[in-house]
Amino acid sequence: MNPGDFILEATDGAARAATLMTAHGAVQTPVFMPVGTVGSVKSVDPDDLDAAGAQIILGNTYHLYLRPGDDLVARRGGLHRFMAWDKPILTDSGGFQVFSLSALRKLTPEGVEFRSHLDGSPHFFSPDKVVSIQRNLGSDIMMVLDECPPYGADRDYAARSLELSAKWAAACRAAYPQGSGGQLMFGIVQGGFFEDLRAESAARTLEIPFEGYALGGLSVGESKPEMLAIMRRTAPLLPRDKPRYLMGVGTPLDILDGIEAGIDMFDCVLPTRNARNGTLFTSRGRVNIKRAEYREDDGPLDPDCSCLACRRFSRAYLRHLYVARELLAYRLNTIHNLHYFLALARGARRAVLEGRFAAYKAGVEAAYGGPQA
RNA sequence: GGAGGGGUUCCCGAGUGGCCAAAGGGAACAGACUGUAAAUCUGUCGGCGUAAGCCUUCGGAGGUUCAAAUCCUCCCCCCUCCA
Repeated sequence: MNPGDFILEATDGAARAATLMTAHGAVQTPVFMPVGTVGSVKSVDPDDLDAAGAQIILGNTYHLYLRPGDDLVARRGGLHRFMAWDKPILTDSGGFQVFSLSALRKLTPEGVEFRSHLDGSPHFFSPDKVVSIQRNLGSDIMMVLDECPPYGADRDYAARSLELSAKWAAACRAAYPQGSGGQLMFGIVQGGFFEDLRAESAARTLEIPFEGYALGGLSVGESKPEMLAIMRRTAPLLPRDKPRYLMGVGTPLDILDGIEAGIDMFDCVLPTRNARNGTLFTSRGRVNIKRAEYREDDGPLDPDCSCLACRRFSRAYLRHLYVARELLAYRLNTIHNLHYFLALARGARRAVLEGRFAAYKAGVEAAYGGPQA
């Protein structure tokens, strides 16, 4: 198998189970990808990630370019070697930072002019630049530069933004044509919350040959029904024989809704960030570990979980660690949440392979208070 | 024994006549977090009441005043320095 090969193993409704080949090994989908923005999944190490079952993690172009610098990483032998993670890495292009750091940037047809959030220094990201950075990082999957329009953007804005993203996507591909190396490149569909613009963006993006296609610009503040509607309408427009990636999503229920719609890959900061903020995802639903009710609770966080935190420690102890701001709290909480999200995706894969995805999804929904509106 | 400083709502700590149920911080309690500028942010935090409002509270007891955490008297306790 070669990087970019995508083998569809089973379907259950629109849900799929597949294997994507990369330069650093195979990824079995559906898959959840932990976010490791600056070359580290916050508070855990590569062994923790392995133990949690992580197959592939994210890195970020914008952040690593600013610090420590992609050239420095290249001199260290690339991001995998630098961070001692030898499994696949997907790098986001900085498109999301164009959105989340919007006060510090200016868009032009040629790219994004922005100021570093670290020191205010001016920088410019063109499609070429973003590809060159991701080549230096040596990620297995590069993302094209895109603009993620803010929620509430009007039709006009979304249409112009889509145009910009399509141009940038073509330029990114041109800077790294298919087959020019072992790195894969994914295109990104935008179009805001307008179904016809989503369709147009999909068509424009599909004109360009990518190894995978992503859905961007969701979970930016819209309601659940809005997100689901766009996702359900757009996912089927993406090629069946290529991986489909829903960027930045989501909650356990969002992920299952995505899988049901035919999405293969997900990433989200939710498990890691919420872990550091005391919200844990379990087979029985959310647990806010700082709550007083766990003060003397000797039971495991999640009796159905085999992670380090659940195996060895009580809720009372985890609460104490969190309340006392002990560093161990961040690590254990993160290990647990990643364990949960990764197991969720693995379970979904197994369910698809066995043709019982609907029942699997219903089971999780029951734990999280029923299906989403 | 003498001189000075101080006791404020769970804690620390502002407040020296009305705008004070009393700044700010902490703790506590609850909530948020979706391609990570996040180990972050928000709310509540004397009692009753939906509310207007009423009641209780600034070491204790009295007093002055239309009005006192703030002024006066006495008492209790703590700290610093001198003997």
